[in-house]
Amino acid sequence: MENTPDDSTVALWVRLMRASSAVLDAIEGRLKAEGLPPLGWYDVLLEVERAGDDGLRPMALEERLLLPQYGTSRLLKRLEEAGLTVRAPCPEDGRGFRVTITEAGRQMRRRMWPVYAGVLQARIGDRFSVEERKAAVALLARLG
Amino acid sequence: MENTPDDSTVALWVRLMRASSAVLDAIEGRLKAEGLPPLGWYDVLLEVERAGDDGLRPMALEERLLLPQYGTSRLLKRLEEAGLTVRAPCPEDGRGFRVTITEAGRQMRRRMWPVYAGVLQARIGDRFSVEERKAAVALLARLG
DNA sequence: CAAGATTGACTTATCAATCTTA
DNA sequence: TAAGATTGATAAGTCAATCTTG
Repeated sequence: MENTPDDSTVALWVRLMRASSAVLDAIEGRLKAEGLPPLGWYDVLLEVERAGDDGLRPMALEERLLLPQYGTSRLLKRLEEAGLTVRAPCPEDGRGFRVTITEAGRQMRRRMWPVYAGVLQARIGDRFSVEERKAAVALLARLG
Repeated sequence: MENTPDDSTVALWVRLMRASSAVLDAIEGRLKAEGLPPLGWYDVLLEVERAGDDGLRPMALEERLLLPQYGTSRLLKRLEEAGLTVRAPCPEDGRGFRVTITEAGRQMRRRMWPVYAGVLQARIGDRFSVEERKAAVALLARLG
């Protein structure tokens, strides 16, 4: 009736949560300490920058960043208020928009990356061999 | 100067985030679908129940659940308003409190557990062998 | 009517300031 | 003065309703 998971199942779940929040907290903490925006902004800036001059539909961001529709809307509003992205009406679909990055947005992403990358290197790159990282990726891929 | 992490480092980070949020979203989604409180309440109820009749100091909860002081304070306020826990003045330290669980709190934890456990079993227990789970735990332990 | 996107109302999270006691 | 805990003000997240166009 209880269908209690095995100890190793619970242990993996606990470790998964602790590991992800430890790295995430480290990243957010360093960004904040440098006076930079939260990590979520980086993800948006990267996707929009990659999309180039044509920009990206908010719907595409929802899919890639796994955000709800309203979350995307409000996140883009903040980025636009900060002058990092712009929204323009969509030529082929009057309901939608195309989001593009500004020069300030590109600069902001470039300032954020070394901080972000530094934490990843310190917390992941320096602590595992390539083989270990690949083994971990293969295991975690089966959870998502 | 860029100190860009290896591809496998970034890949592990991305997988880690996706895996943890996939399982977490599944748990929260099932709890909500059953009309139950969020997972954070379960963690508090479990710790407080384990503490027994003497209860637990809010400070102890902060350490175990890695919550900020104000987070603990507001979380406990909601649990108390829901009748699941109670705060009593602390005999040995006039500044502090002792939090204990109520019978309604015990019942709520028992109702939440099968839902929580079911997701863990389906998403983790059923997808990995014991050896794989132990290997994953060993790897993730080095990130926390 | 359905899809893309936004918004109002409400809840939860965060920071800094505060209160009480050690 | 510092530690345990709370709170006011503000930011961010969430749900449902809405608006506009396909």
